[in-house]
Amino acid sequence: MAIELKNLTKRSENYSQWYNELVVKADLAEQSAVRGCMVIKPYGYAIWEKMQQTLDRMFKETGVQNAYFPLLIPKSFLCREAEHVEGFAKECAVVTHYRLKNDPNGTGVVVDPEARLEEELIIRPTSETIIWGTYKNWIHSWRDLPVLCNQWANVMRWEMRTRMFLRTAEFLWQEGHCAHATAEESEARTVQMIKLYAEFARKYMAIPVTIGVKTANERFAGALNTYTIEAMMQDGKALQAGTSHNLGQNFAKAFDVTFANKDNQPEYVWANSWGVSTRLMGALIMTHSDDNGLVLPPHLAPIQVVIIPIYKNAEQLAAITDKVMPIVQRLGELGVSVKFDDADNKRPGFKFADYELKGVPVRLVIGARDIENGTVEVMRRDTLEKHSAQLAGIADYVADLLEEIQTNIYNKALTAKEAQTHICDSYDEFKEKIEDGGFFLCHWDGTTETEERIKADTKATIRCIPLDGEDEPGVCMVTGKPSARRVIIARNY
RNA sequence: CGGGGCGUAGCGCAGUCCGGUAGCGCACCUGGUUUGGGACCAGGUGGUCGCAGGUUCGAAUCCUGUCACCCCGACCA
Repeated sequence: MAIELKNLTKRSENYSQWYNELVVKADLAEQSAVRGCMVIKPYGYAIWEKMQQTLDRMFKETGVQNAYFPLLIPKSFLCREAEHVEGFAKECAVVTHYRLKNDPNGTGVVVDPEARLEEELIIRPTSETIIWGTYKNWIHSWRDLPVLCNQWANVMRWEMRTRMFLRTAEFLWQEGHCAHATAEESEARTVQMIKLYAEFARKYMAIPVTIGVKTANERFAGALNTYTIEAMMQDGKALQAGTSHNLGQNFAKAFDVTFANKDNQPEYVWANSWGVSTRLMGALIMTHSDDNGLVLPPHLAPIQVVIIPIYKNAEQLAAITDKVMPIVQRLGELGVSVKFDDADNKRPGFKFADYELKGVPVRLVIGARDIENGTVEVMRRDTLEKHSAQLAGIADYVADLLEEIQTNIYNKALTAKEAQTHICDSYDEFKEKIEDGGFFLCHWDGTTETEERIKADTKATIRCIPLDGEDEPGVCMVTGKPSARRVIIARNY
């Protein structure tokens, strides 16, 4: 069914169609011919590249280096850690053969039954097992520690239901895998990385997030503890935007990764892993966009400023271009990416709408009138406000404006998140209000049974136990049993 | 894997009930006029109707099977 972006109101029941439509129309991605997979188009990938570059820089500042490990994981590796395989077994793509042959009964090719692999290979759903199988050879002494590696890669999880960027069968991510000599060091690294993700989300993506700990139920398969950053989308649903897992010695034991300590005694290493994925693109889209399209935070926008000339003939365009070139140059000096769109096969109105759809933060328009007056029209995407500004010094003005927009869209998202965050002590009230979405700060007795009851009753789950939450004794809203502090409960993507 | 929907031109759809050899809008091409919020006029290109069988003189349409995709669940970052 055709869905016009403008006919869909955010937070309506058509929110998911609105989202899908926006992803396609803004030229970010499209459905692939392969089930559940997605083609990321150049404009969408440019945003991902900006994220990668920023994260890479932040990782390296903490001593992490990039590395690469194989796509295919021997089945026996995946099975070594019991909980891990339990968690991922149901969604693995498996390589069973290594050759095709001509179909003896007709045209085309068939899998050669004689080319069956002795041991099947799993297309990585995550790389813990292949990496710990490798680290075993890297780590022998306390002098080899810590090992701090990150990998940018694709992974595959055969999900039953997919949604572009948020849950695709194949997705791109980074996964960090660290080995430490002590439990304390590993825990410190686990927390350090979730805080790094939170900083990235807030500062660059302009997305307010809550840092917290996952309950046992929601924990990563094979981890002792999982930290998360939880974001809130405009429809009030939660989105897990990044995770950091303290793996304890589980993987070291499963893969026999030991080191000789200073007393020459063998010890298992302490592990953690952490990752963010192209799901962040989904978070970015669903947090800021409006019915005119994408709204990109200036810090991640591939094009930060677009300049559109209005002209009737070649002489007018030449006059405008003369004025524009110094602006482009100055913006370049200020580190601002700018596009001067003087293409004459599209009319200005079309360009306005198109760059709004693509979320370009600032638009400058210059026409004959402006040349006369020494002015330029400035439009900011976050508020859609237009005003006239002096041509002189416009580049520096725009550079400042970009920072203002960055701050503004963060504050807007923060206000929206706070407005949809509720303190709730009554289960009846909760069951009623959860229908409208939002985060609920509630007391919980700490048991999996209660958590599952909430999920069965309302489809909402405990998103996390906030790290910065205050100790506040109370009683569980479901069972009345004592609780030490509030947790966040919400429906999620 | 359950429940619902859908498959017809690059995209969005009508036609299916009631069988007669395929149409509309957008896009695209050509020419002209336009250009400060998604231009207009005229002409034109493009589809063996998801696939495989069956019924029929004749199938987009009826029957059987099958495969995709979308939405709602279960699963999950």
